[in-house]
Amino acid sequence: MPDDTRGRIVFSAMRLFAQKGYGSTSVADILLAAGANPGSLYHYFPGKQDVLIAVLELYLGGIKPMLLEPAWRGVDDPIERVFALLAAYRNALVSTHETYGCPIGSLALELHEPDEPVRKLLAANFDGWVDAIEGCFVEAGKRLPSSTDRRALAVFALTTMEGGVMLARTERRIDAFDTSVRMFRDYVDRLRTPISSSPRRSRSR
Amino acid sequence: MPDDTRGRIVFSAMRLFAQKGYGSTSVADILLAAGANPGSLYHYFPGKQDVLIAVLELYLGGIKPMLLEPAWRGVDDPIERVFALLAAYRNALVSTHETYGCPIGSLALELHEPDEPVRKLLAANFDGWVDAIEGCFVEAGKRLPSSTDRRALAVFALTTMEGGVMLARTERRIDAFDTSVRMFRDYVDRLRTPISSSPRRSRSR
DNA sequence: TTGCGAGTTGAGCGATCACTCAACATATTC
DNA sequence: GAATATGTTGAGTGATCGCTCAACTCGCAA
Repeated sequence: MPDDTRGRIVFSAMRLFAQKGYGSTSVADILLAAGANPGSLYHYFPGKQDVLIAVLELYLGGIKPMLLEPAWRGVDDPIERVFALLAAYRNALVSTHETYGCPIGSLALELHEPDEPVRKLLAANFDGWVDAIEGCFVEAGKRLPSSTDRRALAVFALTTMEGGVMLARTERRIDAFDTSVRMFRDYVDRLRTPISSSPRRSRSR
Repeated sequence: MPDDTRGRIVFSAMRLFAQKGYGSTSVADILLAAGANPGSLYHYFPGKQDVLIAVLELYLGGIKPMLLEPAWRGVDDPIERVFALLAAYRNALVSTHETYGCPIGSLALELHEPDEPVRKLLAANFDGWVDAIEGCFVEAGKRLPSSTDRRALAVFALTTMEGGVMLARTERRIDAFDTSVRMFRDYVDRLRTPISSSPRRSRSR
């Protein structure tokens, strides 16, 4: 927990938005959790929505240090890193009895007509996620066929994760998440080009 | 629009929940759209949440007549029916400038701590959807390898759709949805012409 | 004609919402 | 020490929320 007021407000809002959603979190909730007064919040932020923007900026900047690095600790293989990240979401789900999913995804579907800056930050968070996974698939090099669109595969990984989180949370069972990831892994396995004895020679289909 | 008061309330609530979400739709909104008074609504329903339950029951009963039958009109091939259903969601997305997605999915992620009857109805709606798609893959018979888990593939189709809808709505572009469906089709295509061995299970946890 | 239940009406309830503001505290600068 | 900038306080604002209820209309059976 940060020791400055502004930091405590954003930190508390981040936790509450992830836990209860944006609409169900009142400004009073944030203030209580942060140990602050209304005046302090409105000294730093024009309104509640600007707190959300600060939270989304915090997530955006935290993708690498707070999401990828912990998930990828001890995992060097680029393709296994993709599944290590998915496993991190799985851990978050099961350790909260399938209630805590991806906070960005929850906010994305909760805000039906989000203002433009909010929508763009949500999209930027998704983009950052896809960028990282695309990097893994690019790094995989010749283990994937050259015809495979690395970015498309990364987008597919994100939709698999978000859809799996949605189902698992609704059913209060991890099964659908595991099933989706298993199918996705099967797909990636089938994409993998067989390693031939002479690496340079291209195989005909 | 139904001509009885109760029907008008549920019908209006269904449209508004899909459009603006549950939390952002006030009882006054529903009453205005339905042309009813508060007393009438509370004559038929104990509270707002019970209107949501009626809406979810309406969706559940409408899966076949209002979702599957229109989407499958003129499509007989069971595998193509899967993609015809996905195409129906695509149409809904593009014809609303990527704002209208799957109402069940939106509600599922909006309600962070839904009461048990609501959660179960959301899960039942997902189950009905998966059942229908599973039926298609079962009907496909030998066109898919016998080792392929039909139900798992159907769950994967749902996560692909829900994840794709989420991304497309957030980015206000259909691209991510199309990409996900294209990847999913590629996977199904690769299943149909099995090159190597049967699908592997992912690593045990 | 009377009584009754089903359905409708809409003013208004208390609670909660995001938000305001004048007063005050503290640190920095001259 | 005075002036200024920066930050804090919390009671209080109007608006909106889900919801209540006594009065009312109307069809129908006794």
